[in-house]
Amino acid sequence: MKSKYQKIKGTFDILPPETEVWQHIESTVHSVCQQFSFQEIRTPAMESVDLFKRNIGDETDVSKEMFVWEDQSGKEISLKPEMTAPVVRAYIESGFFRKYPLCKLYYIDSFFRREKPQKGRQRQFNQFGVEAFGTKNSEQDAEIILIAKQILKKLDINNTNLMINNIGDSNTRSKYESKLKTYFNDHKNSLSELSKIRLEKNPMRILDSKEKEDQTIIENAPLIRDLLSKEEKEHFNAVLKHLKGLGIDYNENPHLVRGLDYYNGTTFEITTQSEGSQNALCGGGRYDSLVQKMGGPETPAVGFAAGIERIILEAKQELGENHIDIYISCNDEKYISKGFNIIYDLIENGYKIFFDTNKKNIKNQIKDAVKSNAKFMIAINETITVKNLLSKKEKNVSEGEILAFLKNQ
RNA sequence: GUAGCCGUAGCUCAAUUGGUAGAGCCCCGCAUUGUGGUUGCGGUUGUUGUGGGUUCGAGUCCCAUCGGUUACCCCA
Repeated sequence: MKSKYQKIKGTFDILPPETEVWQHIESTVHSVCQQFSFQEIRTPAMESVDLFKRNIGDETDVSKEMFVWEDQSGKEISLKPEMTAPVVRAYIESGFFRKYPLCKLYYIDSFFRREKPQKGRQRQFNQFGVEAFGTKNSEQDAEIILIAKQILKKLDINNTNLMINNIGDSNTRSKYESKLKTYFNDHKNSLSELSKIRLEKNPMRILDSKEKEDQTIIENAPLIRDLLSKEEKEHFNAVLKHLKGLGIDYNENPHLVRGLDYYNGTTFEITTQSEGSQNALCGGGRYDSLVQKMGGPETPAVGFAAGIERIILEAKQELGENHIDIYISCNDEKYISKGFNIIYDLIENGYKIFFDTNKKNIKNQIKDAVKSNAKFMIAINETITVKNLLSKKEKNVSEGEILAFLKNQ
Protein backbone atom coordinates (compact mmCIF):
# COMPACT_ATOMS: atom_id res chain seq x y z
CA MET A 1 0.00 0.00 0.00
CA LYS A 2 1.10 3.51 -0.63
CA SER A 3 2.45 4.63 2.67
CA LYS A 4 1.89 8.11 3.93
CA TYR A 5 5.44 8.12 5.20
CA GLN A 6 8.57 6.71 3.74
CA LYS A 7 12.01 6.06 5.05
CA ILE A 8 14.68 8.71 4.82
CA LYS A 9 16.86 8.52 1.74
CA GLY A 10 19.77 6.17 2.18
CA THR A 11 18.26 4.33 5.14
CA PHE A 12 16.65 0.91 5.15
CA ASP A 13 14.53 -1.34 7.30
CA ILE A 14 15.94 -4.66 8.33
CA LEU A 15 12.92 -6.91 8.12
CA PRO A 16 12.28 -10.49 9.09
CA PRO A 17 13.37 -12.98 8.04
CA GLU A 18 16.54 -11.11 7.06
CA THR A 19 16.95 -10.01 10.66
CA GLU A 20 18.28 -13.49 11.32
CA VAL A 21 21.28 -12.82 9.11
CA TRP A 22 22.07 -9.72 11.16
CA GLN A 23 21.67 -11.60 14.40
CA HIS A 24 24.03 -14.25 13.14
CA ILE A 25 26.70 -11.73 12.22
CA GLU A 26 26.33 -9.84 15.47
CA SER A 27 26.56 -12.95 17.61
CA THR A 28 29.63 -14.08 15.68
CA VAL A 29 31.30 -10.74 16.32
CA HIS A 30 30.43 -10.89 20.01
CA SER A 31 31.73 -14.39 20.45
CA VAL A 32 35.00 -14.01 18.53
CA CYS A 33 35.85 -10.67 20.15
CA GLN A 34 35.07 -12.04 23.59
CA GLN A 35 37.23 -15.07 22.93
CA PHE A 36 40.07 -12.63 22.57
CA SER A 37 38.88 -10.83 25.73
CA PHE A 38 37.95 -7.66 23.93
CA GLN A 39 35.15 -5.91 25.82
CA GLU A 40 32.17 -4.26 24.24
CA ILE A 41 31.83 -0.49 24.29
CA ARG A 42 28.73 1.50 23.37
CA THR A 43 28.72 5.25 22.93
CA PRO A 44 25.96 7.80 22.18
CA ALA A 45 24.63 8.19 18.65
CA MET A 46 25.57 11.85 18.69
CA GLU A 47 28.63 13.77 19.70
CA SER A 48 29.82 17.31 19.70
CA VAL A 49 30.75 18.13 16.15
CA ASP A 50 34.33 19.20 17.00
CA LEU A 51 35.13 15.68 18.12
CA PHE A 52 35.05 14.72 14.47
CA LYS A 53 36.03 17.95 12.79
CA ARG A 54 39.20 18.33 14.78
CA ASN A 55 40.25 14.73 14.48
CA ILE A 56 39.26 13.48 11.10
CA GLY A 57 39.95 16.73 9.38
CA ASP A 58 38.22 19.99 8.59
CA GLU A 59 38.61 19.32 4.92
CA THR A 60 35.35 20.08 3.24
CA ASP A 61 34.87 16.75 1.49
CA VAL A 62 34.90 14.68 4.60
CA SER A 63 33.23 16.96 7.07
CA LYS A 64 30.42 17.99 4.77
CA GLU A 65 29.27 14.42 4.74
CA MET A 66 28.39 14.48 8.41
CA PHE A 67 24.84 15.00 9.60
CA VAL A 68 25.25 18.17 11.63
CA TRP A 69 22.72 20.41 13.30
CA GLU A 70 22.42 23.02 15.99
CA ASP A 71 20.40 22.05 19.00
CA GLN A 72 18.08 24.48 20.78
CA SER A 73 20.93 25.91 22.79
CA GLY A 74 23.01 26.55 19.71
CA LYS A 75 25.42 23.69 20.27
CA GLU A 76 26.65 21.98 17.13
CA ILE A 77 25.95 18.28 17.20
CA SER A 78 26.72 15.49 14.78
CA LEU A 79 25.48 11.97 14.32
CA LYS A 80 28.55 9.82 14.58
CA PRO A 81 30.10 9.09 11.20
CA GLU A 82 32.65 6.65 12.60
CA MET A 83 33.65 5.08 15.89
CA THR A 84 37.34 5.68 16.44
CA ALA A 85 36.97 9.23 17.71
CA PRO A 86 34.07 8.40 20.07
CA VAL A 87 35.93 5.40 21.46
CA VAL A 88 39.03 7.49 22.08
CA ARG A 89 36.89 10.18 23.68
CA ALA A 90 35.30 7.64 26.02
CA TYR A 91 38.65 6.01 26.71
CA ILE A 92 40.10 9.31 27.86
CA GLU A 93 37.00 10.59 29.61
CA SER A 94 36.56 7.43 31.65
CA GLY A 95 40.21 7.18 32.60
CA PHE A 96 40.51 3.74 31.09
CA PHE A 97 44.18 4.42 30.39
CA ARG A 98 44.73 3.94 34.13
CA LYS A 99 42.26 1.15 34.72
CA TYR A 100 43.32 -0.86 31.70
CA PRO A 101 46.93 -0.15 30.73
CA LEU A 102 46.30 -2.51 27.86
CA CYS A 103 42.74 -1.78 26.82
CA LYS A 104 40.95 -3.92 24.27
CA LEU A 105 37.53 -2.82 23.09
CA TYR A 106 35.05 -3.73 20.37
CA TYR A 107 31.75 -2.35 19.14
CA ILE A 108 28.84 -2.97 16.80
CA ASP A 109 26.97 0.16 15.87
CA SER A 110 25.19 2.33 13.31
CA PHE A 111 26.88 5.32 11.70
CA PHE A 112 25.64 8.18 9.58
CA ARG A 113 27.15 9.89 6.59
CA ARG A 114 25.36 12.15 4.14
CA GLU A 115 26.68 10.47 1.04
CA LYS A 116 24.99 9.62 -2.19
CA PRO A 117 23.70 6.10 -1.66
CA GLN A 118 24.95 3.27 -3.83
CA LYS A 119 25.63 -0.41 -3.53
CA GLY A 120 27.21 -1.17 -0.17
CA ARG A 121 27.00 2.46 0.85
CA GLN A 122 24.05 3.85 2.78
CA ARG A 123 23.48 6.98 4.82
CA GLN A 124 22.87 4.97 7.95
CA PHE A 125 25.16 1.99 7.88
CA ASN A 126 26.49 -0.54 10.33
CA GLN A 127 29.96 -1.45 11.33
CA PHE A 128 31.72 -3.50 13.89
CA GLY A 129 35.26 -2.88 14.91
CA VAL A 130 37.95 -3.38 17.51
CA GLU A 131 40.45 -1.00 19.07
CA ALA A 132 43.43 -1.84 21.25
CA PHE A 133 45.10 0.88 23.31
CA GLY A 134 48.36 0.85 25.15
CA THR A 135 50.96 -0.95 23.12
CA LYS A 136 53.11 -0.24 20.13
CA ASN A 137 54.11 -3.85 19.77
CA SER A 138 53.70 -5.62 16.50
CA GLU A 139 51.89 -8.56 18.07
CA GLN A 140 48.98 -6.23 18.79
CA ASP A 141 48.74 -5.33 15.10
CA ALA A 142 48.76 -9.02 14.28
CA GLU A 143 46.12 -9.88 16.87
CA ILE A 144 43.81 -7.22 15.43
CA ILE A 145 44.22 -8.65 11.95
CA LEU A 146 43.74 -12.16 13.27
CA ILE A 147 40.42 -11.15 14.84
CA ALA A 148 39.23 -9.64 11.59
CA LYS A 149 40.19 -12.75 9.67
CA GLN A 150 38.65 -15.02 12.26
CA ILE A 151 35.30 -13.23 12.20
CA LEU A 152 35.21 -13.44 8.42
CA LYS A 153 36.14 -17.09 8.58
CA LYS A 154 33.36 -17.83 11.05
CA LEU A 155 31.00 -16.11 8.63
CA ASP A 156 32.24 -18.33 5.81
CA ILE A 157 33.77 -15.49 3.88
CA ASN A 158 37.00 -16.82 2.49
CA ASN A 159 37.60 -15.27 -0.90
CA THR A 160 39.21 -12.19 0.59
CA ASN A 161 42.41 -10.36 0.03
CA LEU A 162 44.39 -8.83 2.88
CA MET A 163 46.45 -5.86 1.81
CA ILE A 164 48.92 -4.38 4.18
CA ASN A 165 51.32 -1.49 4.25
CA ASN A 166 53.24 0.71 6.63
CA ILE A 167 52.87 4.43 6.11
CA GLY A 168 55.34 5.64 8.69
CA ASP A 169 54.75 8.51 11.06
CA SER A 170 53.47 11.95 10.19
CA ASN A 171 56.99 13.16 9.45
CA THR A 172 57.57 10.38 7.01
CA ARG A 173 54.19 11.03 5.51
CA SER A 174 54.76 14.70 4.87
CA LYS A 175 58.17 13.98 3.40
CA TYR A 176 56.58 11.36 1.19
CA GLU A 177 53.78 13.66 0.20
CA SER A 178 56.13 16.33 -1.05
CA LYS A 179 58.23 13.74 -2.85
CA LEU A 180 55.11 12.40 -4.52
CA LYS A 181 54.03 15.88 -5.43
CA THR A 182 57.32 16.55 -7.13
CA TYR A 183 57.20 13.26 -8.95
CA PHE A 184 53.65 13.68 -10.22
CA ASN A 185 54.37 17.27 -11.15
CA ASP A 186 57.20 16.06 -13.35
CA HIS A 187 54.73 13.79 -15.10
CA LYS A 188 51.81 16.14 -14.92
CA ASN A 189 51.19 16.17 -18.65
CA SER A 190 50.60 12.45 -18.82
CA LEU A 191 48.23 12.40 -15.86
CA SER A 192 44.48 12.13 -16.27
CA GLU A 193 42.44 15.30 -15.82
CA LEU A 194 41.07 13.93 -12.60
CA SER A 195 44.47 13.27 -11.16
CA LYS A 196 45.66 16.74 -12.08
CA ILE A 197 43.00 18.02 -9.73
CA ARG A 198 43.96 15.45 -7.12
CA LEU A 199 47.53 16.63 -7.40
CA GLU A 200 46.47 19.95 -5.93
CA LYS A 201 44.07 18.60 -3.32
CA ASN A 202 45.49 15.27 -2.17
CA PRO A 203 48.40 13.82 -4.16
CA MET A 204 48.37 10.51 -2.31
CA ARG A 205 44.90 9.80 -3.71
CA ILE A 206 46.42 9.53 -7.17
CA LEU A 207 47.81 6.20 -6.06
CA ASP A 208 44.21 4.90 -5.93
CA SER A 209 43.32 6.27 -9.33
CA LYS A 210 41.30 4.06 -11.64
CA GLU A 211 42.21 6.01 -14.75
CA LYS A 212 44.12 3.99 -17.31
CA GLU A 213 46.58 6.66 -18.30
CA ASP A 214 47.71 7.05 -14.69
CA GLN A 215 48.69 3.44 -14.14
CA THR A 216 52.25 3.45 -15.51
CA ILE A 217 53.06 6.65 -13.69
CA ILE A 218 51.74 5.16 -10.48
CA GLU A 219 53.79 2.01 -10.93
CA ASN A 220 56.98 4.00 -11.06
CA ALA A 221 56.04 6.40 -8.30
CA PRO A 222 58.30 6.63 -5.27
CA LEU A 223 57.40 4.29 -2.41
CA ILE A 224 56.86 5.33 1.17
CA ARG A 225 58.67 2.17 2.19
CA ASP A 226 61.96 3.77 1.15
CA LEU A 227 61.45 6.61 3.60
CA LEU A 228 60.65 4.48 6.63
CA SER A 229 62.92 4.62 9.63
CA LYS A 230 64.78 1.55 10.80
CA GLU A 231 62.31 0.97 13.65
CA GLU A 232 59.33 1.33 11.36
CA LYS A 233 60.76 -1.20 8.96
CA GLU A 234 61.45 -3.61 11.77
CA HIS A 235 57.96 -3.20 13.11
CA PHE A 236 56.47 -3.83 9.71
CA ASN A 237 58.59 -6.92 9.15
CA ALA A 238 57.63 -8.22 12.57
CA VAL A 239 53.92 -7.86 11.77
CA LEU A 240 54.44 -9.72 8.52
CA LYS A 241 56.33 -12.42 10.33
CA HIS A 242 53.47 -12.91 12.79
CA LEU A 243 51.00 -13.18 9.93
CA LYS A 244 53.15 -15.76 8.18
CA GLY A 245 53.37 -17.72 11.38
CA LEU A 246 49.58 -17.68 11.61
CA GLY A 247 49.23 -18.80 8.02
CA ILE A 248 47.45 -15.59 7.07
CA ASP A 249 48.06 -14.69 3.45
CA TYR A 250 48.66 -11.07 2.65
CA ASN A 251 49.73 -8.80 -0.15
CA GLU A 252 52.05 -5.96 0.57
CA ASN A 253 50.49 -2.97 -1.09
CA PRO A 254 52.82 0.02 -1.03
CA HIS A 255 50.03 2.21 -2.39
CA LEU A 256 47.63 1.55 0.46
CA VAL A 257 47.38 4.88 2.24
CA ARG A 258 44.61 5.99 4.53
CA GLY A 259 42.78 9.24 4.07
CA LEU A 260 43.03 10.53 7.58
CA ASP A 261 45.91 12.27 9.24
CA TYR A 262 45.81 10.34 12.46
CA TYR A 263 46.88 7.05 10.96
CA ASN A 264 50.47 5.95 11.09
CA GLY A 265 52.52 2.79 10.80
CA THR A 266 50.60 -0.33 9.89
CA THR A 267 47.57 0.06 7.66
CA PHE A 268 45.57 -2.76 6.20
CA GLU A 269 42.44 -3.46 4.29
CA ILE A 270 40.53 -6.63 3.57
CA THR A 271 38.76 -6.62 0.23
CA THR A 272 36.55 -9.10 -1.56
CA GLN A 273 37.30 -10.47 -4.94
CA SER A 274 33.77 -9.75 -6.09
CA GLU A 275 33.02 -7.04 -8.59
CA GLY A 276 31.84 -3.57 -7.76
CA SER A 277 33.64 -0.51 -6.63
CA GLN A 278 32.73 -0.89 -2.97
CA ASN A 279 34.77 -3.97 -2.29
CA ALA A 280 36.50 -3.09 0.98
CA LEU A 281 35.07 -5.19 3.79
CA CYS A 282 37.33 -4.00 6.49
CA GLY A 283 39.99 -1.40 7.03
CA GLY A 284 42.25 -0.51 9.86
CA GLY A 285 45.59 0.48 11.14
CA ARG A 286 47.58 2.23 13.81
CA TYR A 287 46.86 5.66 15.23
CA ASP A 288 49.54 6.12 17.84
CA SER A 289 49.14 9.85 18.23
CA LEU A 290 45.37 10.29 18.32
CA VAL A 291 44.85 9.73 22.05
CA GLN A 292 47.39 12.36 22.93
CA LYS A 293 46.06 14.74 20.30
CA MET A 294 42.65 14.42 21.87
CA GLY A 295 43.96 15.34 25.28
CA GLY A 296 44.85 11.97 26.74
CA PRO A 297 48.22 10.58 27.70
CA GLU A 298 50.56 9.40 24.99
CA THR A 299 48.98 6.08 24.07
CA PRO A 300 49.61 4.00 20.97
CA ALA A 301 46.58 2.30 19.46
CA VAL A 302 45.54 0.04 16.63
CA GLY A 303 42.17 -1.11 15.34
CA PHE A 304 39.90 -1.83 12.43
CA ALA A 305 36.32 -1.28 11.34
CA ALA A 306 34.27 -3.54 9.08
CA GLY A 307 31.09 -2.79 7.16
CA ILE A 308 28.26 -5.16 7.97
CA GLU A 309 26.21 -4.39 4.83
CA ARG A 310 29.08 -5.38 2.61
CA ILE A 311 29.74 -8.49 4.62
CA ILE A 312 26.11 -9.48 4.17
CA LEU A 313 26.49 -9.11 0.43
CA GLU A 314 29.29 -11.66 0.66
CA ALA A 315 27.83 -13.97 3.25
CA LYS A 316 24.86 -15.21 1.20
CA GLN A 317 23.78 -17.13 4.21
CA GLU A 318 20.73 -19.31 3.81
CA LEU A 319 17.88 -18.47 6.09
CA GLY A 320 16.85 -21.25 8.40
CA GLU A 321 13.26 -22.35 8.59
CA ASN A 322 11.42 -20.72 11.41
CA HIS A 323 10.69 -23.63 13.71
CA ILE A 324 7.94 -23.46 16.26
CA ASP A 325 7.62 -26.15 18.88
CA ILE A 326 4.01 -25.74 19.79
CA TYR A 327 1.10 -23.97 18.16
CA ILE A 328 -1.53 -22.98 20.70
CA SER A 329 -5.20 -22.72 19.90
CA CYS A 330 -7.52 -21.39 22.58
CA ASN A 331 -10.68 -20.16 20.95
CA ASP A 332 -13.13 -20.09 23.80
CA GLU A 333 -13.17 -17.06 26.09
CA LYS A 334 -13.94 -19.28 29.03
CA TYR A 335 -10.63 -21.12 28.87
CA ILE A 336 -8.22 -18.31 28.13
CA SER A 337 -6.83 -18.04 31.63
CA LYS A 338 -6.25 -21.79 31.60
CA GLY A 339 -4.60 -21.32 28.22
CA PHE A 340 -2.27 -18.66 29.52
CA ASN A 341 -1.24 -20.85 32.42
CA ILE A 342 -0.37 -23.66 30.05
CA ILE A 343 1.56 -21.28 27.81
CA TYR A 344 3.50 -20.00 30.79
CA ASP A 345 4.42 -23.54 31.82
CA LEU A 346 5.58 -24.37 28.33
CA ILE A 347 7.72 -21.25 28.11
CA GLU A 348 9.25 -21.93 31.51
CA ASN A 349 10.18 -25.36 30.23
CA GLY A 350 11.95 -24.00 27.20
CA TYR A 351 9.40 -24.56 24.45
CA LYS A 352 8.94 -22.10 21.65
CA ILE A 353 5.26 -21.45 21.19
CA PHE A 354 3.01 -19.60 18.80
CA PHE A 355 -0.23 -18.45 20.38
CA ASP A 356 -2.95 -17.81 17.81
CA THR A 357 -4.56 -14.82 19.44
CA ASN A 358 -6.69 -14.21 16.40
CA LYS A 359 -9.21 -17.00 17.09
CA LYS A 360 -9.75 -18.63 13.79
CA ASN A 361 -11.66 -21.82 13.53
CA ILE A 362 -9.82 -24.96 14.51
CA LYS A 363 -9.63 -26.30 11.00
CA ASN A 364 -7.80 -23.30 9.65
CA GLN A 365 -5.62 -23.29 12.70
CA ILE A 366 -4.47 -26.80 11.89
CA LYS A 367 -3.53 -25.69 8.41
CA ASP A 368 -1.79 -22.69 9.85
CA ALA A 369 0.10 -24.82 12.35
CA VAL A 370 1.28 -27.19 9.66
CA LYS A 371 2.36 -24.31 7.48
CA SER A 372 4.34 -22.77 10.31
CA ASN A 373 6.35 -25.97 10.77
CA ALA A 374 5.15 -26.47 14.31
CA LYS A 375 5.81 -29.89 15.78
CA PHE A 376 2.80 -29.92 18.08
CA MET A 377 -0.50 -28.24 18.37
CA ILE A 378 -2.36 -27.87 21.61
CA ALA A 379 -6.05 -27.05 21.41
CA ILE A 380 -7.35 -25.77 24.71
CA ASN A 381 -11.03 -26.03 25.41
CA GLU A 382 -12.92 -27.84 28.07
CA THR A 383 -10.55 -30.61 27.13
CA ILE A 384 -6.92 -30.21 26.17
CA THR A 385 -5.89 -31.92 22.97
CA VAL A 386 -2.24 -32.36 22.14
CA LYS A 387 -1.64 -33.20 18.53
CA ASN A 388 1.64 -34.41 17.12
CA LEU A 389 1.69 -32.78 13.71
CA LEU A 390 4.28 -35.14 12.34
CA SER A 391 2.76 -38.45 13.38
CA LYS A 392 -0.75 -36.96 13.15
CA LYS A 393 -1.63 -38.64 16.42
CA GLU A 394 -3.53 -36.74 19.03
CA LYS A 395 -4.51 -37.29 22.59
CA ASN A 396 -6.60 -35.63 25.22
CA VAL A 397 -4.60 -34.93 28.34
CA SER A 398 -5.12 -33.10 31.58
CA GLU A 399 -3.32 -29.86 32.27
CA GLY A 400 -0.82 -31.58 34.54
CA GLU A 401 0.05 -34.24 31.98
CA ILE A 402 1.06 -31.94 29.14
CA LEU A 403 4.76 -31.68 29.87
CA ALA A 404 5.18 -35.37 30.50
CA PHE A 405 3.26 -36.18 27.36
CA LEU A 406 5.44 -33.88 25.25
CA LYS A 407 8.61 -35.39 26.65
CA ASN A 408 7.55 -38.86 25.56
CA GLN A 409 7.05 -37.85 21.96
C1' G B 1 28.28 17.00 -5.97
C1' U B 2 28.07 14.75 -11.51
C1' A B 3 25.93 11.21 -15.09
C1' G B 4 22.95 6.93 -17.00
C1' C B 5 18.79 3.68 -16.12
C1' C B 6 14.24 2.85 -13.40
C1' G B 7 9.37 3.86 -10.30
C1' U B 8 2.16 -0.10 -12.56
C1' A B 9 -1.88 -4.41 -6.73
C1' G B 10 1.82 -6.72 -0.35
C1' C B 11 5.74 -9.35 -3.96
C1' U B 12 7.50 -10.55 -9.29
C1' C B 13 6.04 -8.48 -13.65
C1' A B 14 2.54 -7.52 -18.32
C1' A B 15 -0.24 -3.58 -21.03
C1' U B 16 1.13 -3.93 -29.42
C1' U B 17 2.17 3.19 -33.16
C1' G B 18 -0.55 7.55 -26.76
C1' G B 19 -7.28 4.99 -26.74
C1' U B 20 -11.36 3.45 -20.39
C1' A B 21 -5.23 -1.16 -16.05
C1' G B 22 -4.00 -7.25 -16.26
C1' A B 23 -1.44 -12.11 -14.75
C1' G B 24 1.11 -15.22 -11.36
C1' C B 25 2.43 -15.62 -6.29
C1' C B 26 0.95 -14.23 -1.33
C1' C B 27 -3.27 -13.28 1.82
C1' C B 28 -8.65 -14.21 3.32
C1' G B 29 -13.15 -17.24 2.88
C1' C B 30 -15.89 -21.50 1.15
C1' A B 31 -15.84 -26.30 -0.75
C1' U B 32 -13.10 -30.70 -1.86
C1' U B 33 -9.31 -34.46 -0.99
C1' G B 34 -8.02 -40.75 2.47
C1' U B 35 -11.94 -34.82 8.38
C1' G B 36 -3.84 -31.54 7.86
C1' G B 37 0.89 -29.88 3.40
C1' U B 38 -3.67 -31.66 -2.68
C1' U B 39 -7.28 -29.58 -5.85
C1' G B 40 -11.38 -26.30 -7.18
C1' C B 41 -14.36 -21.85 -6.64
C1' G B 42 -14.79 -17.02 -4.86
C1' G B 43 -12.80 -12.44 -2.70
C1' U B 44 -9.69 -7.97 -1.11
C1' U B 45 -5.98 -4.47 -2.74
C1' G B 46 -4.14 0.24 -7.45
C1' U B 47 -6.52 8.37 -8.18
C1' U B 48 0.00 3.56 -12.76
C1' G B 49 5.67 7.59 -6.80
C1' U B 50 3.99 12.97 -6.56
C1' G B 51 2.87 17.74 -9.07
C1' G B 52 2.34 20.28 -13.51
C1' G B 53 2.16 20.36 -19.11
C1' U B 54 1.05 18.63 -24.41
C1' U B 55 -3.45 16.00 -26.40
C1' C B 56 -10.24 14.84 -27.96
C1' G B 57 -7.62 11.13 -24.97
C1' A B 58 -1.21 9.56 -21.24
C1' G B 59 0.98 4.05 -17.40
C1' U B 60 2.82 5.21 -22.38
C1' C B 61 5.30 12.00 -24.67
C1' C B 62 7.55 16.73 -22.07
C1' C B 63 9.10 19.43 -17.44
C1' A B 64 9.74 19.45 -12.25
C1' U B 65 10.03 16.87 -7.70
C1' C B 66 10.62 12.60 -4.45
C1' G B 67 12.56 7.71 -4.17
C1' G B 68 15.45 3.47 -6.05
C1' U B 69 19.65 1.69 -8.76
C1' U B 70 24.58 1.75 -11.19
C1' A B 71 29.08 4.34 -12.13
C1' C B 72 32.17 8.69 -11.12
C1' C B 73 33.87 12.18 -7.19
C1' C B 74 34.84 11.04 -2.13
C1' C B 75 35.54 7.31 1.29
C1' A B 76 36.52 8.19 8.51
